[in-house]
Amino acid sequence: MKRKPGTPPERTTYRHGDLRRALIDAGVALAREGGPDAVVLREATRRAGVAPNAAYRHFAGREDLLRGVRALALAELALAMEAELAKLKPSKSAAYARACVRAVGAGCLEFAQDQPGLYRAAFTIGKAGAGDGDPAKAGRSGLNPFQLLGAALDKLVAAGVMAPARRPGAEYLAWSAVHGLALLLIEGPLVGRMTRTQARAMGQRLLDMVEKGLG
Amino acid sequence: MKRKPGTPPERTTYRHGDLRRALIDAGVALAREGGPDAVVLREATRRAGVAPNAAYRHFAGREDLLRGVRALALAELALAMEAELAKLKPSKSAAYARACVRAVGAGCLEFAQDQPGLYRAAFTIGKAGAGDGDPAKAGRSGLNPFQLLGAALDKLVAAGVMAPARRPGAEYLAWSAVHGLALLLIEGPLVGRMTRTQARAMGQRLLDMVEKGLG
DNA sequence: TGTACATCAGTGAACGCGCGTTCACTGATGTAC
DNA sequence: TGTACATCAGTGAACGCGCGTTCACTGATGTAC
Repeated sequence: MKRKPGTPPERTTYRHGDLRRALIDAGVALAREGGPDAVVLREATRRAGVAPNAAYRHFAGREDLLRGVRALALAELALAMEAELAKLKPSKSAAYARACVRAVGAGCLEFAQDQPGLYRAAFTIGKAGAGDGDPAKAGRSGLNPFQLLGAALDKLVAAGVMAPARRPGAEYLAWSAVHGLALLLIEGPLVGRMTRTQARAMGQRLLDMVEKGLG
Repeated sequence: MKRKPGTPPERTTYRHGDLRRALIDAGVALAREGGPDAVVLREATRRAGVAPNAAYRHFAGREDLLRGVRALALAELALAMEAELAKLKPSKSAAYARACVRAVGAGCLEFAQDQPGLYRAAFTIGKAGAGDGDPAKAGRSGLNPFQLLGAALDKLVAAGVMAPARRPGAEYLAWSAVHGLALLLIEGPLVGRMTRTQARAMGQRLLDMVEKGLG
């Protein structure tokens, strides 16, 4: 890309190097520790070793920083899902299609339990969410968590497991079940009342229900 | 109960009448308006027309007030479920058992959409929740929302629709699906993107999935 | 290559805010005689 | 029935806190000549 004279060059670093990224990283750390409410501008700048108002060079305000944190959290969730998918041997079989849906769900549940604060931050109510196509939300495949689920469901249809007529909106059904269990485990009545093994078994039962109920 | 001399009588009212209840009511109003984070001690006392520290005569602190608000929110949810159940004509049939499960789920979804802030407050992470048997959480039947779901599932088993072996823990599966959709609709990617009618249709599809998946 | 200059990332200090909570108090109420 | 008294619900003032955000600034950097 040729730079026009008069147009200032895009700088990626200045004194700090990459403060924007450092602040988001600090915000992610805060979210890990205490969920979305813990993502606090002043503390993020403190951790980045910078004056509080320096954040305003890179973010419109606290809400904007939180948006950045959310995008990164979603990207991490996508990676967790992709890690589960990578364990499978691809094929055109119905079994593989089913396994993909399960992998997406299981990846989500694992992530939620490994990083409850970050998971909650990812799905907290936000007035202005990043656009759906925002690559910052995506994993290695370039798909965000919701799109990964969609792609898995598409495979279900392609393999003839799911009637095409039932496909539209099906991600919301599967998502509801998985997201609901995730929250039940990390901030609901089940918190601390199940071992990881029990939680995994419950997850499998839930995925059984989804698989049976969607087909 | 005979009162021993020297033991002061239990008073239910004093100057204010019933400040404890007034503060919880104010807290519920705050939760309706802005969810659990909006339940703030000082504002509750302000609305009750009382000095900020007066709250400490009735609550150990903010968290304690929030606990009271949560209990009332759960009781309201139970009432919403009972209202749906009351529309049905009881019988021993499998159809009635299925309808009960659906009614509990539909009642939950309606309540969540009517009172999103209160619904969120009811299920927010709380270090010290009220005991499961706390009657303050219950509806007219004396059952809390979770118990209402359990009772509906018991009917499913009694009617022979669900194998007894699958009963244990089944409330978590159904609950996950319904709770997940509720949050998707009120604070997730679906917020504001569906009319009430569309949301109801989605709810019915979700309940189809649960019914089919659980059986 | 050297110098003057414009840019703009980060500074330092301060603002107003509302919060939860603690203190010593006051005065209406119910109780005991 | 009347009076002295103890109780304890609500008062008034204050505390320290951390927050988000704004202001005028400074000084290292990259750029133009």
